Order: sequence, then structure tokens, then C-alpha cells
Amino acid sequence: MATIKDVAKLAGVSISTISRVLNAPDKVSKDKRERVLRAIEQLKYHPNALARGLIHKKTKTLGILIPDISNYYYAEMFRGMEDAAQEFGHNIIICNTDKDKQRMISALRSMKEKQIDGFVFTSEPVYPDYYDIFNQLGLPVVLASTQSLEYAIPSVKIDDEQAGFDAAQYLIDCGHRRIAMISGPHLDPIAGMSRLQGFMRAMRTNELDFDSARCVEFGNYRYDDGYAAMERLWDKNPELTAVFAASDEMALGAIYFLYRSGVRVPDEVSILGMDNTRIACMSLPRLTTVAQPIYEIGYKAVRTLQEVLDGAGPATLRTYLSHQIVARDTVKNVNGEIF
Amino acid sequence: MATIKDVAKLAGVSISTISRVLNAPDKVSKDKRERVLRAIEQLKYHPNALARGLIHKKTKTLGILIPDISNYYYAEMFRGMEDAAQEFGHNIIICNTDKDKQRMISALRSMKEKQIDGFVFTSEPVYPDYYDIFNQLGLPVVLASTQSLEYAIPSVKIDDEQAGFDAAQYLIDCGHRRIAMISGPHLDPIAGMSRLQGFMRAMRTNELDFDSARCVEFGNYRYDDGYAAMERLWDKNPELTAVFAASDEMALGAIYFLYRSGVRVPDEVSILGMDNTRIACMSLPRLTTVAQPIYEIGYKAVRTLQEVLDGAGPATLRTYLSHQIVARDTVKNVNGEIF
DNA sequence: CTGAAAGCGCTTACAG
DNA sequence: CTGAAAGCGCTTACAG
Repeated sequence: MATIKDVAKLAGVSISTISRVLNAPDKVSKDKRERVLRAIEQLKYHPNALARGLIHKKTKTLGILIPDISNYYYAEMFRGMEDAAQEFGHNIIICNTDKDKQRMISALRSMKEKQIDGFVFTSEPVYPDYYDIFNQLGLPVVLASTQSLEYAIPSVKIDDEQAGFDAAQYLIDCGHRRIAMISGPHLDPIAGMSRLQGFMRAMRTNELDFDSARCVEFGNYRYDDGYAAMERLWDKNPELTAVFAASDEMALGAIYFLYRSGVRVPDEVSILGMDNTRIACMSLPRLTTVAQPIYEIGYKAVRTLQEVLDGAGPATLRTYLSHQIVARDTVKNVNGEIF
Repeated sequence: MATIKDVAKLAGVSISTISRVLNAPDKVSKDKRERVLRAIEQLKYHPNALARGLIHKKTKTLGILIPDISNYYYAEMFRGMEDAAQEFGHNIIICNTDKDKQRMISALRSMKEKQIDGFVFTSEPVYPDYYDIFNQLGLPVVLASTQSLEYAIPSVKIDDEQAGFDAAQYLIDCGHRRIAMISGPHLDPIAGMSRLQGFMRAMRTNELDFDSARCVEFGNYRYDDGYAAMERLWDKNPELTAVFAASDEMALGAIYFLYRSGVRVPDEVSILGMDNTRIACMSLPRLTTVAQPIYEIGYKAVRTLQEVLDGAGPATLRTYLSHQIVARDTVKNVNGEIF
């Protein structure tokens, strides 16, 4: 492959001049500039970004840590990240962590060695030992779809507690009283416990009875988890009329359990999902769900990282994008009905 | 950040020695090795992969060009790629192209400058001008979910023509005679025309009447395309009993159109999808579909690229992984029924 | 406007 | 076993 020296030789100038036509063309006489451009074209010369990065200590490369890109939620969020990156001339190195600490550490080490300018960390809480690792790296970091109340790390997400509240309130407004929730895991303070807390706050605010032992089951956001959780829920509480699931996949799993049990959705039981991934409108009946601006979370997270890299610092430390309920066909309004 | 010089100073040795403990530890005396290791630890030293890459002319970084990662099919394929990469110590730079030539060119240029070792190109045919671009880059390339018969580029995919054939044969074996297809676009020779040709071959082989004007509609693999195509199909051909859609999403779109039209699936019309993305078993009724080993295609494509990089050359130029039909709930066996 | 030289952070013969 | 030196492909003052 041609290097700057080859171009210099062919064009009959010094390598400094080549560098100049690439970085500050108007500082070079028209005559030489054209000769150089021709030589570049002729040799198919591509400047070596490693050499450049070594000098500038910038690579225009960002790291992204994501639990699992084959998960629809992350796939869509990642698209937002990539678009933001591309728009501002950055490339992305991505790594799936499966929420595995070792995998994360080794990815981060290797990204660090490749001199990424900064990275986005997704969906997991920032545990103290994670914070230590981030610190030792000395790289700018932004959190997407997670946040830290303890540490001053910029983050972009929705208000999960409020989303849980709004979900319950929506079902209540639709006339439901015996409501259950399929929550995310206990160990997930962000999308798990916050939503459940918001949900319970709404029940309290509306002075509705809510026995969490009978009305809450847990799952890890996947379809099978939703199926199994609905099974347990139905087993101990067959008189409920509405269920809020903390992910669309779990909602669909719950629907499938009910379908197999001969329970009609939404006629007998209403199901409210969460996320509004594209499956929500591709399944049947089409899923009513609490929509997150997933793409925007990814986009905004990378934009925030870029603001930090520009030295301006992020406009706001903790950004909350707004959620909204998208009414489709799985929640029935039972106001006025007689039980 | 600490450099090799800082470590050398702290450990009281030359930078050569630092380099040796990192790359050939047994060539260094135990005494010095330990001192160096301690200094590395103390300074949180991370070697700079740019400098190393400059010398080795290898970066252990691979490029991936994909139309759209938020598409379920590619998300799953990409997961396979990333796993293969990680297993063999490679990192991945990914770029969404939206099948846009300019976007592809600029991504490739930037990946080339960052000295990727090779790249995987996905899903689009290798047009002659693409081939020229690949050639000028001088980088190893492997095709995933596409292939080239004109050029000797390694590729990994299923046999799409045969998949189309098997799809039709399956419906025929289930007793269907008046069968239609929702195909991919005319402009897509790989997943579009090949599957249609295989489909038509099966109809011919079985001596079934097949008027392509009445029995084929086209769409771009998305849900809405499937809905619209089914609408056109139903409009001109309401006596059909089975439809093969060239993607799961189009199949689901078709089902939704039929549902809205009061046509029962599979009792009145059977639907056969293609891909077996995870939505196939998350929708209701659960979709019968021609399964592609999507993850494996991605995994194998990167493995093949790594074989090329190892200098061995790919074991086989054109790899075909096998598809299989997964029977679920949207295709009805009508053998023995009276029409 | 232009070129020679130093330097970015490493690796790798080469001598000892 | 160890270190000094050259070199990977660039950029950037510095002189002219």
C-alpha cells in the first residue's frame, strides 16, 4: 500500500507538503496542490489513521458496550448510536457483554488500547467496582438506558419510576382494579425496581389494594420469562383483569400463556407492555404498550458523549427523555362494565 | 496516561525490556520481569495499540457493513459475527449502510484508514463498481448472506433457490394447490429472485398451474410490505389457500391483513414465512417458517475471514449452510379435505 | 509557500 | 539477558 512517502516521491515534493494538502490545502500553492492530488489519486493513497492518531491522541472512534445486540431493544438503540456517530465523523467499536463482568473488562481494555476517545455503557447499574474500572481507564463515559445517582456520570434514559406509575394509572383509568405486574428482576434497580415502585405508587395513590405477594411476578424481560411469570400469576390470582409487563417480550409471552389457557386478551384480561419495540405492532393482537424513545436514547447518548469530547461538558448531567402510552388492541376499557 | 517510557523509568530498565515482558516474557530475567510487572500495575499502563499496529500492520480489527442493525435479521447475524470476532481476539467496527452506496464508500474509506485487517459485506449483490471499490482497497473481504458468481469472493449463505423450492414443496405436501408468493424485490437477485425461481421450479416440478401475474407480489421484506402485498394478492386471487412470504415480517404483515379482512389463518389461508427470526415464535398464531441459521451465517462469515487473514485461504469459497422448515401454527395440512 | 527534523509510542534486529 | 538505535506513517513547529 502507498504511504505518504510514495506520494511525495511521485509528486516531487516533501511529505510535509502532502500532509498540508490533506489538512490545510490553502496553505499550498495551487500548482503543487494539484500535482499532489493527482499523485494521491493515482496511487490510491489512503492516509494511515494509526499514525495520525498517535500524534493527535484522538482516533474518532467510540466504544459501545451493550448486553446483547440481538435483543430488539438494544438493536434499535444501537442504530441511534451509530447514526449519531456517523453524523459527526466517528466510528464505533461495539462489544456485547451479556452483562458479564469479565467480558466487559476485557472489551474495555482492548478498546482502551485501541485508543477510543470515549465510550457508552448501557443498561447496567454502575456498581462501585465498575466505577473504579471506568476511573482507571480515564476515558469519558456516558450511560444509556441506565444512570448513576452516586456518581456524576452523564446519562440518558426515560424516567422509569414515572413510567411504572403511568402504566398503572392508565390501567386504572381504563377501569381496572385487580391489576398485577410482571416486573424485571430484583437485581435490576433501573428498569426492574424503579418501574415496580412507580407502579406501586400509583396503586397507593389510587387507594387500591395491592398485595405484592399475589400481584407481582418477576422475569428477565424475555418472552419465556413472561410466559412463566404469567403462569405463576394466574395460578395464584385468577381474578385479575389487567397485567403490566415490564417489556414487550414478556407481554407477548404472557399473552401466549393466556391464549393457551383459553383466556381471551383483551376481553378477559388486558395486557400492557413496555418499550414499543417493533414487535409490539407486528404481533396479534397488536400490543398496547408504554413506548420508550429507544432510538433517541441511543442517539442522544452518543451526542452527549460527543459534547463531552468537545470539551464543552454535557449540557445536562442526567437527561430524561419522555415516554408515552401507545394504545393498540390489548387493553380493554372496562369502565361501566358490571363485574 | 502512562507510556512505555514511564514504565521503563519506574522499573529502572529500558523500554525494550518492557516490550519484552509484554510480548515474550520468558526472554526476560525473573527479577526484572517482576519489577516491570509491578510498575505496569502501579501506573495502570495500557500499551498503545496504534503504535503497535503501525509496526505490525495488523490491528486485530474487522469491519462489518450491514444494511440496518435494527432489522431483526441483521441484529442476530451480527451477534454471530461479534462472537466469532471476540473468540479470536478481534474487535469489530460496524457501519449501517442502508444499502446506500455513498454511505458504504465512506464507511469503507474510513475503515481502511483505520487499518482494519479485513471486512464482511452483507446482503447486497457485488455489483461491478462495488468490486472495483473492494479491489482498490486491497482488503480481504467475505460475503455474508450474499454471494458472487462472477468474482472469487468467499461467501456464506443458505441456498436460496433451494429454500424457495422447499417452501413450495412443503405447502404442496400439505395439500395446497392454489399457492401464491410474496417475493423480495426484483432488484434483489439473492434473496429476491432466487427464492422466487426455486418456488416456481417446485410448482413446475409438481405440474401445478402457476400464473406469476396472479400469484406473485413483491415487497421489501418489511411488515408493511407484506400487508400491502397480501392485499393486492387477495384482491386479484381470493381463492388461494396458501402463501409463502420471503421474510417473517412480510408473513406477519400478510397475516394481519387477512385478520383485518376476516380471513382465518391457517383455517382458510395458510402462511409460510422465511428466516425464523425470533418474532416467528413470539407472534400469534406462531409462524411456520423456513428457518435460516442466521447466527451461524454471521459466525461462519467472520470465521472465514479469519481463515483468510491467517493466510490459509478459506476452506471453501462458497459456503452454503442448511435451512429447514419449522412447523408451527400457520400452515394447515389440508390433505383429505374436500374443497 | 516549502522542506528538514523531531517526535507520537511502540517493536525488532543488532551488538554486547 | 539487555539496551541503543532505527523505523512504522504521519504532523507540526521551525527556518528559510
